[in-house]
Amino acid sequence: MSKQKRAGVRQVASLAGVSVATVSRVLNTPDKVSPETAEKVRLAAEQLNFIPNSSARALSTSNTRSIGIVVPTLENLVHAKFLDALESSLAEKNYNLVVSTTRKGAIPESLKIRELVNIGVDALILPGLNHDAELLEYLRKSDISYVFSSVYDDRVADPTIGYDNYALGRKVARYLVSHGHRNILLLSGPLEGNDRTKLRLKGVRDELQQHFAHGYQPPLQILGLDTRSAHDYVCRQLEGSEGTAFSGATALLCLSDVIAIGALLAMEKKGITVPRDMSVVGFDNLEISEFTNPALTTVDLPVTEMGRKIAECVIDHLEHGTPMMSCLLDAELVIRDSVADLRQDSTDAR
Amino acid sequence: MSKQKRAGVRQVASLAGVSVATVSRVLNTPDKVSPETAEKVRLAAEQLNFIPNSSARALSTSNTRSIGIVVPTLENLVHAKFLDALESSLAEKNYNLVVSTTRKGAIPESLKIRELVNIGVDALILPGLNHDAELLEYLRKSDISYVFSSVYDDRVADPTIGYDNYALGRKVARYLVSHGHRNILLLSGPLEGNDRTKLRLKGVRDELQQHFAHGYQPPLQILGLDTRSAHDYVCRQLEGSEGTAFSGATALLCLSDVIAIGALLAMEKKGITVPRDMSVVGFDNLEISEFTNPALTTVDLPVTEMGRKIAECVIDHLEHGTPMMSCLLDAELVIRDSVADLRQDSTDAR
DNA sequence: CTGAAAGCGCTAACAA
DNA sequence: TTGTTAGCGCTTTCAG
Repeated sequence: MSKQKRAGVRQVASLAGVSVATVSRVLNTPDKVSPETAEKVRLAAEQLNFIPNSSARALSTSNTRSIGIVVPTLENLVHAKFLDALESSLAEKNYNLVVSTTRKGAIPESLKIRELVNIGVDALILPGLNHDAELLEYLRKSDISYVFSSVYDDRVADPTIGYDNYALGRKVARYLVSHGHRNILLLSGPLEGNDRTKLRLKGVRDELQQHFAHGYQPPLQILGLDTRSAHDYVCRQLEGSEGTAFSGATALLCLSDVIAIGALLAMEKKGITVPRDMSVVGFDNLEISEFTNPALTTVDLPVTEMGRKIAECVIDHLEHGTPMMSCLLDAELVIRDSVADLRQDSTDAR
Repeated sequence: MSKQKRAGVRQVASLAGVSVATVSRVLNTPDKVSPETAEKVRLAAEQLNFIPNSSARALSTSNTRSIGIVVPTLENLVHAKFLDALESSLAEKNYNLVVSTTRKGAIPESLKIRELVNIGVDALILPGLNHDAELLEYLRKSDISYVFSSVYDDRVADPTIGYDNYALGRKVARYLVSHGHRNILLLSGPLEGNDRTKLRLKGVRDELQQHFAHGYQPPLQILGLDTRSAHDYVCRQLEGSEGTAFSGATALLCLSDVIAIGALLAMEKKGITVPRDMSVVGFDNLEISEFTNPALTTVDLPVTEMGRKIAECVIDHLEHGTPMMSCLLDAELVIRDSVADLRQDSTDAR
């Protein structure tokens, strides 16, 4: 029982007493084959345990049925949730997901994209708007479709499927302001190469400027992209001279939940009660954010829906030539218990 | 500037004034080509922006340079960390990772494996030991290598690269017992289809039996695989009749950090102080586990190292025929602050 | 060291 | 509806 040579169309054809073309047809366009012939072929195929060789098919059709995506890292629940939904939706239509990471930005994205192009992915999913222009031009000239995820911007020509990070930034800031917060400290992960975070930040700043003096810039602290950096930063603030921590801010506006949670845990450790002593909001709505103490008020990003939507869009485009359209997904601010209402009147202002 | 037709070996060959065979050689076996010829070819290739078509190459060589992995879900930081390391290591050697999920077990693993085989992955990485026997037989007969991850077991014929879940279960139980815990409640995610968790559980039970009466079975509560299920379970326990919660256990031995953290947060919410009122240990050492209050004592699974090791092993096998060997990776119990020492004497017993 | 030519396994005109 | 046949773009004997 040594290495079985896998059966090919030829073997199936001869067993079924038809030509290879017919075998190929029952595989791809069954309607163009008489039911009886099709049945014969199927039987033969089953008997020989026939599995079409997808490299050969890819070579012939120049479709690999694989979709590539480049993310900075897999080690991030937001990406993971998105990828999970994406994979599920693609798998349903028999497409494969090839994931590639830039190792948190250590490797140029354009290089990883090129690699995916080289292996022949049919389409590419690229998070955010900022990508190497030359590369994009190349993609356009080649036969490779691409879509930008995690953002929505109807001003760009390329399809964007995601949420409006800028508007969400404004929304969160407005929420804080409406609850009486006037001194807000912004906590962000790395900005470099992350236009989504930048957009949120811009939204926050614009909203705050509108409410306060023109030209007002809320203080901003840039941290790493892990819980530790936020945790350690907050601890350091709190260990310093008492009272002057956070320069008197009443709220920490965190541009991701990972950071918000790090801050929450650090404050708890240092005896700062949230939201009494300090309010906190985040972005992402990770699973755990519902269960922190207090439960975190945060923006629920529709990453699962985004995964589904993108898969749908890309496949529709690939199979029926439907042009890919940008699509704005709703994101809700989910209000929980980490923000204090600082307004004088205790009436429920909406 | 419409659709550029990608240059192929032919074009490169004619531009360089050589045959296609030579072009292919400079690509694959440069030592078998004279330096001058090679240089000419490289120049031509560069000029034409030549990218070898990988479907054609795959068809010719029957190697796709892609490695498949099937996991229950991507939405899990332990998997994500592993996949991240795996992808990085594979990418270094120009291999691609195709991920496939069973949607938390909703789709039979064997089906997803078959799909990966059909698209022609060169090797397969399968978490745990339990897989469809028939399918494994099929993989053996075909030319597809596979390796079991997240486990180590030198008694199985197939290569296993991972940690010894059973021994780790014993280690954790022993630690608790050595700290005076006599009444331990086990909290686990779903057992079905997860032999790693089952092994940990068995290790825990065996260790406990050894210390207590023969036939002793510690109580076990099976939960879901998310934080919520643990959180809600603990809340329910604590809301019931006071004092009888957890049937008097002094420690919660959680078979994953996600569960341990859910428990931790729930207890905090309900005013139970860890470790004073209840001790907690976990498995995984998620990034956040270091920052919970109190910091979680847990088993640090070497998933990053595992990713690297597996990539290395698989590639070595694929490229040099090196037989894949099982490999046991060390996992440490990282002792933090969530376990109380209940022993009478306060001397530091080792 | 290099070239000619025969595939790899499938698809898709084109013809029947 | 079915069969014949010519590729898809690359690798790889086998001669030279």
